[in-house]
Amino acid sequence: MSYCDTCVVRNRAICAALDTNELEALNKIGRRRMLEPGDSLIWEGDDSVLVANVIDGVLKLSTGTEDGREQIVGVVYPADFIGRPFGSTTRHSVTALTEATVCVFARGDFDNFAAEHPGLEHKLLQRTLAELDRTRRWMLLLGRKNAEEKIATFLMDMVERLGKPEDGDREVTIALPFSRQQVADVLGLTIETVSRQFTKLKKEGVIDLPSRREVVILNRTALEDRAG
Amino acid sequence: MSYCDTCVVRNRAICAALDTNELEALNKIGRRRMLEPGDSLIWEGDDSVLVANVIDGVLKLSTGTEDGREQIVGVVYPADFIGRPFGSTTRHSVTALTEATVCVFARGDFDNFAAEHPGLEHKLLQRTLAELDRTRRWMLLLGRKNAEEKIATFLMDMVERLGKPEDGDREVTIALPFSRQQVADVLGLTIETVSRQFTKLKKEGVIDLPSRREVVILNRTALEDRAG
DNA sequence: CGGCTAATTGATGTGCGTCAACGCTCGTGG
DNA sequence: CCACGAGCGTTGACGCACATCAATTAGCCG
Repeated sequence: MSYCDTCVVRNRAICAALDTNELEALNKIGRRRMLEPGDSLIWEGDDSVLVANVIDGVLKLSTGTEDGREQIVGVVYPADFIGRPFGSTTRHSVTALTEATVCVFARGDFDNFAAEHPGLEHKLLQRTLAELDRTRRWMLLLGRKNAEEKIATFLMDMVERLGKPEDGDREVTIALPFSRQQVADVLGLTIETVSRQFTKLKKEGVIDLPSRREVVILNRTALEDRAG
Repeated sequence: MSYCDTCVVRNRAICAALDTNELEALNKIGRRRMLEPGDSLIWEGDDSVLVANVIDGVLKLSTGTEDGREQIVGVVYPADFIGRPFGSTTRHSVTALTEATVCVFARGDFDNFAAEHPGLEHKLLQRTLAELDRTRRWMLLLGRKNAEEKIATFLMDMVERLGKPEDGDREVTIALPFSRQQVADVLGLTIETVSRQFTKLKKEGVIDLPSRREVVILNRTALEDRAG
């Protein structure tokens, strides 16, 4: 009996490429780990010793300059893959934003396992290609969009990732996994600018802000218009 | 006798994973194509019908907003891979910056071939992971660095990619494959700001600008200091 | 030499950062 | 149960880095 049998991301994570026997073998080299918000799994510049699948929760990938400026370079959700296989060092930290559960592997073990299971590598390749596409589209936001467009695009992205499919075009409430500072670090802005843009959208009736961590999207079309 | 036998990137591109027979088969489904500066191989939003290896030259990957702002999201060099396998649409244009030669494949053909050659997929995975790392580091530049730091980082990157290894720490001349506008599109700046930063570095004796497309790095340490 | 485009340089404007004060929320302990 | 404090978020006043607009110059090809 393995953890994998009851894993909620069994069919969505890269593990979906494996049959029962292979999964048994993978299970032997992995272990579960719980993280509290703020806990880091990997530090920037570390030797790449761990890789993992996200089972539950949201985590950020981030880098910074020596003088303390930070940029969040990726956000991972359940079924996403974390870490740098086939490489010596990790170029960004991985930190939990919410309570999270991950399925970790020693990188060496995982590399060896992957080398013998092309199906797994194929899934990982697909995931990596999709992530690269997503990351590149975010570059357009960072390089060329103004604060209003950044916030609007960010909120649209949140709806896409956290909204339920049945929501259709109705109003949606999002539970943000980010503090204001973290939103700023995703968008390349300051906390004050983020705050001002939020209240501006609220005054214009596009969103509502019932609490610090909640955003209600009242008018999705208006948001799209502002996303640039 | 196949093209591949004389291919200058034979041992550096993902094809390095293949033996002679396999290469023969790959050669059958690919063909060479020459591009002039400005020629596009793939357009943003197109169905993903082509993938390719770069044999010679430099190409840009770019996206833009509806109102014409552009962001260069990647630059590819000889031996790099272009295009989106295993996916339906392409999210960015691919355009030659210099004269270029590429080895193109119909995406469907390539997908099928790759599925039967795990070694090839492994190379592609490694390349994609490295590119994702590189892209994410560029996000720090776009989101958090000021104009001076952006230009310095850009020039350091150019030295790394275009400089010869034997240069050591001596002064290096770089033949930029970019116009000023394209430099601006890489860095998320305007052409005027790029120009002013270049002349500022020149006045300070860090670089020299013998012609429009050439930059001489006179003081690499000073450049590093400015890269943030 | 003339004409065309790219690049530079200058003058002015503004969006967002910076600095500072204030307010809200929630947890803790008297 | 309320007082208090600590942290996060909001709001305001101000300044600056970079964008914008405009004019000039440099490089390049006939």
